[in-house]
Order: sequence, then structure tokens, then C-alpha cells
Amino acid sequence: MNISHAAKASGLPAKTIRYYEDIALVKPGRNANGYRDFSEVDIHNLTFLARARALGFSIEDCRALLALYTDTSRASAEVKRIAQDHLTEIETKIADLTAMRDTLSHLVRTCHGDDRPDCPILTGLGGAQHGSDRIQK
Amino acid sequence: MNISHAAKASGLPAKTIRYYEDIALVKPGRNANGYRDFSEVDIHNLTFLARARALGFSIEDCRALLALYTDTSRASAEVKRIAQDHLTEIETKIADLTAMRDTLSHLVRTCHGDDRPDCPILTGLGGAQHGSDRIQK
DNA sequence: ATAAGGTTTCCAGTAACTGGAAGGTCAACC
DNA sequence: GGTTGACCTTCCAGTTACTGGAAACCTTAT
Repeated sequence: MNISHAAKASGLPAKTIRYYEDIALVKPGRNANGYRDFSEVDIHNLTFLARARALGFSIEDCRALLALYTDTSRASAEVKRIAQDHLTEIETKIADLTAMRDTLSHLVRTCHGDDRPDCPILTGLGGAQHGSDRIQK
Repeated sequence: MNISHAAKASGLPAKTIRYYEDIALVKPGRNANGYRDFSEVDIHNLTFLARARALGFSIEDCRALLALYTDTSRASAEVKRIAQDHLTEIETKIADLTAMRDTLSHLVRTCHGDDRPDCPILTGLGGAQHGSDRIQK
């Protein structure tokens, strides 16, 4: 299976697959002509990686998860720990973004957005801090 | 005002302030000894930048906002457009992360997390797609 | 023979810093 | 005057996870 086929099967761009080989996440074989040759297992691993990345796991987390995935004697505790840590990270990000959104949407709502120079958004960013206009660090 | 003072006043690390000078976001003066010398306006702009960055605006957005900020004849419409675009981005990110969180927290909940090798998280990532275990791209 | 469409490697760039090295400066203390 | 310690300077490299592009090779069809 050549790389474009592997790309289609896994949903990852060919460039990304080459990169994953570079950093030793996958180790496809090679044909006589030098082209990469992906086995079913390679495709399966790439699909695994695509899913884990879609869930926001870092490459290093993916490397660990993939190692655990192929080790049938692993304990699920280790996997759960990685996933739980990542879940906590995601929840922190959601909280941060939600706070940003609340502040920003308030600023946007109060800005008339016409051709007048007066702008509560810039005033808010510029340091006029009072009441709900305050921007948290 | 030297850089460590500016850092304290703006809440930005000194390294970041030097970087902002590098990319021409601020242009502090220099003392005879070569040390940077920050004016009140510089500090004010740094504080503006710190706030805008805390709201997740990109550096290039910050550059545009800062230019609009110092241009008292600007139209608020342009500012509102940048802010609204950014707000939309943030909302997209929140939605993406929320979807990740939902999938991942489901997987984490179903994993017993002990020393047994059986693990629904890995099974979910590995391609067993049925019902609510399916992972969205 | 050549053209189109694969594939290969390698190099550079992205965003926004951050760490570290090597060296200059300043204020205080002995 | 010398030395220590805390500043400051510049510059270079590394981070994350790719992505774009160039130059060149392979395959298949016309």
C-alpha cells in the first residue's frame, strides 16, 4: 500500500504520515523502488493516531498510547491516567476560553461598530478597568 | 524605566517584552548605557498588549488593535470586526474542545483503570466503532 | 519520447515565545 | 581599588506539529 492509499485509509495527509515516520511513530516497509509500503497494521496504527490526535492528545501522549495499545499485557491504569490528565487539560482550556469568550462578547456587544472613533473594546483593553469591563489575566 | 520595572508594571516577562521590541510592537528608547528605557506610553502599550493577548488575540491582531488604539480617528467598526472574528474563533474552539471532552470523558468513565489489560479507551481509539464509542474526526 | 501524476529527500517556515550562554553595567560593601 | 551579585545586553537554539516547496526519481499511458 503506497502513501496516498495510506493517507486515504487513515484520513491523515501524506505529509503528516511522512512526518510520523520521521519521528518514528510508524515504521512502514519499503518497496524495491524506495516507495513506502504500508501494511494493514501500519494503517491500523495510523488510524489510531488520527483518532487520538483528533481527541487532542499530544504526539508524545500518542506515542505512549500506541505503545500501550500494541502491548496486550499493559495495565489499563496507565492508559486511564494519560487520558484523565489530558481530560483535565481540556477542561482547563475550556474554562479559559469560556472566560475569554465572556469578556470579549461583552466588549463586542457594547461596541456600536460604526464609523465613530469611540470604541469600548479598545477602551476596555487600554486599561479603563471598572466593574464587569475588567479583563482577567 | 528599565525592563524589569516594565515587566512588573505590565505583567509581561522581560523576555516577552524584548521579543515584542524585536517584532516592533513596542519601541522603547535607550539609555546611554544601552539599557532599554520605557516611557509611560510604552508601559501603557505593553499593558494593552498583555490584556489583548490574555483574551487570546494573535500577535498580528494585537498589532492591528494597537495601531487602531493609538489612532484616535479610527472607526470602531474595524475594531469590532477583528474582535467579532476572534470571538467566533474562540467559540469554534470551545465547541471543538467540548466535543473532545465529551468523547474522552465517556471513554475514561468506562475504563476501570486497574492492572487488567482490558481497556475501553484503547479499544475506542483502535477502531471498535459502535454507538457512542465512535470518535468524530 | 514525453507528459502526467505518483513518489522520494531535504530545507525552511509557521506562532509566540523560552532557555541559556557570553559578556557588559551598576551599586554596594570591604 | 577590588569584588560580589544583580541587573542588563545580544544572539542562538529549541519548542509543537506540522506544511509548503524545490529538485529529482519512478510509473504508466500515449
